[in-house]
Formats: sequence, C-alpha cells, structure tokens
Amino acid sequence: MSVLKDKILGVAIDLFHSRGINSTGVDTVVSVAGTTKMTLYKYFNSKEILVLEALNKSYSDFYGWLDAKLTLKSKKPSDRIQYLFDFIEEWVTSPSFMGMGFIKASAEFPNEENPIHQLSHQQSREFRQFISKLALEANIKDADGLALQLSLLFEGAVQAEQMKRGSGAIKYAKKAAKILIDGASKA
Amino acid sequence: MSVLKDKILGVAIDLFHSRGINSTGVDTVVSVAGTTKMTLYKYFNSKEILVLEALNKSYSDFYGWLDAKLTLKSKKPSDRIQYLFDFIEEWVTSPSFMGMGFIKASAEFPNEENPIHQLSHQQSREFRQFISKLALEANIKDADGLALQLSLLFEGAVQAEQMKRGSGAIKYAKKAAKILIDGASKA
DNA sequence: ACGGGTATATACCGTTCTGTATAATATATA
DNA sequence: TATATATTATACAGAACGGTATATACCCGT
Repeated sequence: MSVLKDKILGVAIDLFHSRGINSTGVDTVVSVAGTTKMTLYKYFNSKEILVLEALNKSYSDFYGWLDAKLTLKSKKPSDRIQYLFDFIEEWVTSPSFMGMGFIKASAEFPNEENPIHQLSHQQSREFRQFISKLALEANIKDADGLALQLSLLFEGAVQAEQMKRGSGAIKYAKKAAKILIDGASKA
Repeated sequence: MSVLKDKILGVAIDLFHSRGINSTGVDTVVSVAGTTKMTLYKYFNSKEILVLEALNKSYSDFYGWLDAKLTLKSKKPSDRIQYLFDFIEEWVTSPSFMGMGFIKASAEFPNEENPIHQLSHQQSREFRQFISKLALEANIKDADGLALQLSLLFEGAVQAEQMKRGSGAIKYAKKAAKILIDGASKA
C-alpha cells in the first residue's frame, strides 16, 4: 500500500470521527493530507469507497489490538473474557480514542440497504461473535446471550464516551459486565 | 402551534430518522410535507433550529409516553423501576419506532460545541436522571450507578435496534437489567 | 366588497459538494 | 539524456445545499 494512500486513509479516519462523515468533504481530506483530489481519486474510486476502507481499517485496528492484548494477557482462553472490559476501558480512555466507527456510521447512514450501513452492521455482528467465542471458551452455557448483553454494554459505553469524553461510563459498564459474567458462569 | 408547523415538524422527524439529518435537505422536507420553503422558514429560522425542535419534540414525546405508562402501571413509585424495560421493550418493538433522536444526532454532530450535540447530550443526561429518580424511589443505595448502567443497556439496545430492526437485543437487555436491578436492591 | 394575514409559486443567490479533464512538474530508471 | 510513472495544479461541470426575494393567490372577519 502506497504511503500516500495510507496518509489519506489516516486523515480521513480522523476527520470522519471528529467532524462526521457527511460533514467532511473530500476537499478537506486532501487539504489536510497535503495532497490533491486527483491523487485521492486514484486510490479511492469514490468517497463511498473511501468511507468503506476507513471503516475497515478502523475496525481491524481495534480488533487486532484487542485480540493481541487478550492473547498476551492470558494463556488460558477460559480466562480471557474476564479481562475483556479491562482492555476496552484502556481503549476508551486512551487519548487517541475517537469513538467506534461502525456505531457512528450506522447513525449517519440509517438506510439498511446502504453499503456503509451494511458494513457497519457486519462489523457489529463480528464483534459480538468475538465476545461469544470468548464466552464459549469460558464454558459459559448461554454464550450468545451473554455476548449480546456484553455488546450492549460495550456499545452503550462507547456511545456515552462519544457524547462526552471522560464520562466515566466505562467504569460502570465494567462493573455491570462482571456481574453478568459471574451470573452466567454459575448458571 | 400552527397545524402546518406541526406537519413540517413531524415530517422532519420522520425524514431525519429514516435518511439522517445531514442527508435530508429542507427541499425534501417541504416537498414531503406538501408546503414550500417560505412557510418552513417562517416557522423555523434555520435548518439548525428545525433540527433542535425536532429533537425536542422527539424526546419529549418519548419521555412523556414512558412516564405516563409507568405512573399508570404502578401507584407505588418503588415498583416502577421493575417495569422500566418492559415499556422500553414496548417502545422499541413498536412498528413506529425509528430510533432515539439524541443518539443519532450526537453521532452526526460529534463536535461538543455544536448546539445539536449539546442538546443531545442534555437529553441523554435527563434520561439518566429519570432512571436515577426511579432507582431512588426504589430505595436503591447507589441509584446513580445503577441508573448509569441501565442507561448503557438502554442506549446499547436502541443502537442495536437502529442497526437492525427486530434484532431481539431488547429481550436480553431486559434480562440484564433485571439482574443488575436485583443485585443493586439487595446491596 | 374589501383589507390583512397566511400560504403558495417560482425564481434566484452564493456556496459547497462529488467527480473529472487537462496540463505542468517532479522523480527515478534505463 | 530520454522515457515512463507519480504527483501536482487548476479549472470546471453538474448537482444539491441553505436561504432569500418577489409576486400572486387564498381565506376570513369586518
């Protein structure tokens, strides 16, 4: 991947998060990235494709980071779900946190037939499946049910933190997650 | 309030929810409402004001409906929090459900200095305080903490339902809420 | 029948948007 | 030095945007 394409993608991710996707024109992207529209359209055939690639990079960066953290933290897969919200807290409270792409994008593109909405939905499902896998490895019976509940806490906490930085919501999400995990473990 | 202003406001709320705020032009609003831009701008001095009023009506309709339902359901304020998610489920699964205005709006206007973002944030806080009042009346010690947790479940469930109608997330949110309420009651 | 507010119709202004066409420039390799 | 490729510079097309100006029709109480 060209260094210039990478630069454009990174700038786009920043701007989409800080100003919103629809409120960010390609002129602004190229201006901040220090290049021109011709170059942007060479690497991305349309703004929609730029948005889709930005979403993909955003999500896979987060997912890769979280998965690596959990793998490093515990060699026993059955313990990992216990640390899930610890790392989510680390992520959410990090200065570079700007929100979750698929949450914002699905709000800006509510039409379920829109490709951006569909990708957002897919990422949301992928993340829930990731939690479900953690729950399964922890020998939790209703793994899917717990995963859904934890994903609600996750999305709610991210939503709260997007609305106001330093809201502290993640601390309470963590406590709630512990209660739900413990409850589901004994069942 | 003029019947025409009401019509415009209702159409605007529908369109903002189904197409997004930034993707809905005033031309579309007046066209669907069957009126003209002159009339719209007579009642709303700018699109931003239209958005703010749409948010206000959206939220107060929801809040008023929910509060009335809870008051009717139980004469004992200490019981009401038990039924909170029952009515939220009724609201979310209703065919007319289109999402929560302040959740979508805050995603479309991420800048914390933007008036629309600020109103969204205020409504989110108001709703959390409403839950906190319910928790207080139920003699729950950490009423604010529980209220924050329940609001995370609420926003997460609404987010999930916005992304995919009929997701079923609300059922699991309800179960999680019951666990958290019971846990906080005995503490 | 007449006058005053209300709504309509329509055209327009200036700006911004995505996307493209064209030509000039830099850079690296052969 | 010559050639191919990557990037820039700039201008523009065509549409949509928020918002305004002007003139016309309607309706209702006097």
